[in-house]
Order: sequence, then C-alpha cells, then structure tokens
Amino acid sequence: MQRTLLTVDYSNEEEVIASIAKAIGHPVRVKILRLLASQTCCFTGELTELIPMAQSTISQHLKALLNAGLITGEINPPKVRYCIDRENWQKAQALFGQFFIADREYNCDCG
Amino acid sequence: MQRTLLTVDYSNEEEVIASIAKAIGHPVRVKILRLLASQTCCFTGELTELIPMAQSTISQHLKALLNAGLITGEINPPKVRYCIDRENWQKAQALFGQFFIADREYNCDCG
DNA sequence: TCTGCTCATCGTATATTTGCGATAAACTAA
DNA sequence: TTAGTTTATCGCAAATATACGATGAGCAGA
Repeated sequence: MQRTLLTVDYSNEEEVIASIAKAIGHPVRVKILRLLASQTCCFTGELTELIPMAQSTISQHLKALLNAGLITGEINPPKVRYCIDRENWQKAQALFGQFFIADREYNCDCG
Repeated sequence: MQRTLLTVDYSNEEEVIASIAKAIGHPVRVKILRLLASQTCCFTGELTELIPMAQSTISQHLKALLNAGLITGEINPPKVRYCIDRENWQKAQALFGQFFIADREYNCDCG
C-alpha cells in the first residue's frame, strides 16, 4: 500500500482511541468481550462452545484483544484464563465517554 | 426489561457496536469526528487543509463515516457540509456506555 | 457556451484482516 | 515414557481496507 510522504502527526489519544475501536470492530470480538465482561472468567475452550468458529480463529481474535490491552491471558495449564483487563477497560470507558461527550459543546448554527 | 432507549435487536446489537467501532477504528476518522464534534460549526473541504492526505482519501474516510451513520453530508453547492449525525451519535454514546458499563456486573472469582 | 471550483468515484497497487485446517508447543496424568 | 488435553502458531486463500492520481459530475458565474 502506498503511504503518504508526509508524516501525519496524530495525537496519541487519537491513535489509542482508533486502536481500541479497531479491536472492538468485529462482531465476534464484541461477543467475546461481552462474555468476559458480564460473566465470570472464560477459558478459550468454553468460547469455542459458545462461538461457532474454528478454535484457531477464536485464538486469533483473542490475540487481537490481548494486543489492544482489553483482556488478559493467564496461563493455567493446561488452560488459559482470559479476563477483561479491568484497568484498561476503565481507561477505554473514560476515553470513549469523553470522545462522545465532545458533542455537548457542539453548536451547529450553519444549517 | 428494556433498559435502553434503543430498539435494537439484541443479536444485532453486537453487529451495530462492531460496525460503529470499525468506523471509528482509524486515526484519521477519529480526527475527523473530533473536528466535527467539537467545532462550533460544520466542516466542508476545510478538512483537506487540516489533514495532510489526498482529497480522494479523505473523501473515502468521510464515506465510511457516512455509511456508519455517524455523520451527515449536506450538499451545499459547490461544497458539502459534513456534520455529526447527532441522533446516531447519541445512540452510539448510549451503546458504548452500556457496553463498557457491563463491567460492573463483572465478578471474577476464579483467580 | 466556457471556466473554475468542490467533491465523488474509478482504477490501481499494496497492506491488512479474516478464516480454516494442520501442526507445534506446553503441560498433566497414567 | 506415552497419551491426552488445551491453546498458539503456521501456511494458505479470499476478502477488505488503505492510499494515491486521474477523472467525472455538478454547480455558479463570466
């Protein structure tokens, strides 16, 4: 892919918001997050029973959520326990709260 | 029973959240949304002055935000005025609020 | 008409994502 | 050691996403 010659200077916050949103931006990952956030901890094996996808595919999605910092993976042989990363989860909540709330100062008088 | 103002099918809710998150999941689109949401008035081609990217690329990103329902595009020859879609913006705010707040019922006792 | 302006779309190239089966890795228990 | 369990990673194919320049569509005014 061609990239811009200019260096786009995003504020860090914009990149953080985008990366989190990107991680959430898939129905399966939304489902996984909801399962982890609203119930007790899940293992990958339980997720494969709840989500009709190949185990390798679910593992990939879990990896994406891990990389985004939204979940943690605690090795507990022979299983791995995945949980919501509560600290980052609250940070994300605050970030998106501010992001959407920006609309409050919005005062369009050009229409 | 119904706790939100939204009348979204629960199975569809995951797809709605994912599609919105996907639209937000790019730094340029985050920047655009912030500009539209925080400025006093709506933007048109001024975006090309604020974002060092080709005009066609910015148009593509605007189209993505339009498809996600996050912004509106009002033709005002020879310009187009883009605004936050306030109704959907508030719906998105509510959706993500609920989504992150699900953590409250989270009670991990498996560690 | 013609010109200029703004924005959308097309065509292209490349990057990334997504999904699967197969297999490897790590550990436990027999 | 061997066998079984669970999860991660590899390799591949197909679909999407990203970015650009070039071009087209639409409108206003000369």
